[in-house]
Amino acid sequence: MHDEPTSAAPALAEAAGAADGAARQRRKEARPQELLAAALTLFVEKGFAATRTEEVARLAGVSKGTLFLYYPSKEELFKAVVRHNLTSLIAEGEQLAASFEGSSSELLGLLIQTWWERFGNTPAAGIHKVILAEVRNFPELAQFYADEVMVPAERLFGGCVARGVARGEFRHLPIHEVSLALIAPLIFMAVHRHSVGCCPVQGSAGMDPERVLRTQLDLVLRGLQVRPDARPPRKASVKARA
Amino acid sequence: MHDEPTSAAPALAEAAGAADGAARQRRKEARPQELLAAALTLFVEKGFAATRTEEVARLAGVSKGTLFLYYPSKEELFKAVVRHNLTSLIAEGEQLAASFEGSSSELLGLLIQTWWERFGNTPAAGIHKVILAEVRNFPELAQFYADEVMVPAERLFGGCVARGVARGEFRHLPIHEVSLALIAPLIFMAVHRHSVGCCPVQGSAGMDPERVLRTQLDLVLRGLQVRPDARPPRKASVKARA
DNA sequence: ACCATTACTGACCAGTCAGTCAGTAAATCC
DNA sequence: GGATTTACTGACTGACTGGTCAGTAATGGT
Repeated sequence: MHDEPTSAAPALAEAAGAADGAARQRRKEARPQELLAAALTLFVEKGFAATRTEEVARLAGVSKGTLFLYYPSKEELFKAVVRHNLTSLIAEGEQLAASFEGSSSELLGLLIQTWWERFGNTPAAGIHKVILAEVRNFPELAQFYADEVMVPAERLFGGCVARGVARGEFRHLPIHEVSLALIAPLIFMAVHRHSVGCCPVQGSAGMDPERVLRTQLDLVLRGLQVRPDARPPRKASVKARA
Repeated sequence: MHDEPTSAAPALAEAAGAADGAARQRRKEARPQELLAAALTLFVEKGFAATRTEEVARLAGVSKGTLFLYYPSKEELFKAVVRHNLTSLIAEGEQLAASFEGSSSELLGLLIQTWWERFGNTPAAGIHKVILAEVRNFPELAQFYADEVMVPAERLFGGCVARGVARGEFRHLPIHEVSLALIAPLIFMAVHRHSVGCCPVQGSAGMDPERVLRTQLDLVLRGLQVRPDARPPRKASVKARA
């Protein structure tokens, strides 16, 4: 509650073609996307309650009135942001898993790598932070989050683990719990990246998510495998994007 | 933003001796604690920004004015809650680790179990949620959180891992990353418990933190150990409290 | 019984913010 | 170029809230 938003450059919308502060424009098609982008940025940075609608509008290059023209309330705007960024996130992974041929260890590594590259390392990952923090103020959102994120994610990873067990690669362990043990660090890293990770603190050797995830993958795979000594599972390198 | 606080029974302070709604009372000694307890409850439930000072006061059985008599601002109240609940949390663990004699696997299991019983499974764990969500609005808090929680926790777990490596129990792996891989699920579970975990959603087979942590411990220990096949490390049972 | 002290109260204030709407001007049509 | 439509604006409002302070009453002393 002290400083100005660090990110808020003149306007996100500028890049999308809005002329600099000059004349008023009519761009019915582009507004919703731009408003969602601005809202995402600010909600992730400040949280739902602390974000001012007028600031969202300004960042999107429109007036406050316009915001309420496209979204009937701040709450609906928030839900739209969540929907837009999270829905149909998992489908991709499902597809990846369904068509994969190699070992289940490699598949798990690939899933984690892909998840991180395509989502964890993306601004949208900050939504997890906001949802975790404010879901109790939006009970409806809880169901949405469960349906669209947790359950599919668990099915995805769970299916992968089950595949490994069926193929004799992995030990028999409770699928549900293994899935969560796999997912937890992913989400933690994503959330951390948008909270403490943003505040430069001294004395703490900041964390490198990719390295942590790689280590975690190494550990867990070795823990899962029936014959862990066979060959330390190929360390799929988790690369940063830009 | 829809429903009344679910927890708010008449007043937390009642249990501490305040007579029911009746006459005004003078209890200078007890107020700060009661206010902190009320604030913890509401901050964890609603987040910092969405919690109303008057509600905190009411839950503590005093008027709004009294709150500001003991804490100069909402922000200071929040910091007091954090300090009161997190400071000197780690010391205990350090002590436990220092005096432990058994194998490092057992030590890690014991640490995780203790952490969960004494903190993760406690209302205070909800503070993590609030800090993660609002640290960017309180830069000072980031330093505090790093100093008091992350760094010591990492030193604690890191030391434990290093001990295992030194004794030849564990493989050589980057200590820092292993520590984080150990800590991440703990924090995730604690946070989840106070957000999505509170909202009864259907279709999702809610998670049992103790079982997840046990599974995670099993996996990671096996992944850490030099000779994992020797004997699946004794599954220290993580018990629920009350 | 009276006073002095002070923990406590709650009406109040100044500031803030989600949401509104009468009006403006950009596009489109003729 | 004038008329019509409508995307857009921003001053405004009503509700709310962090924080204050003059006043009240519980307590302890004499």
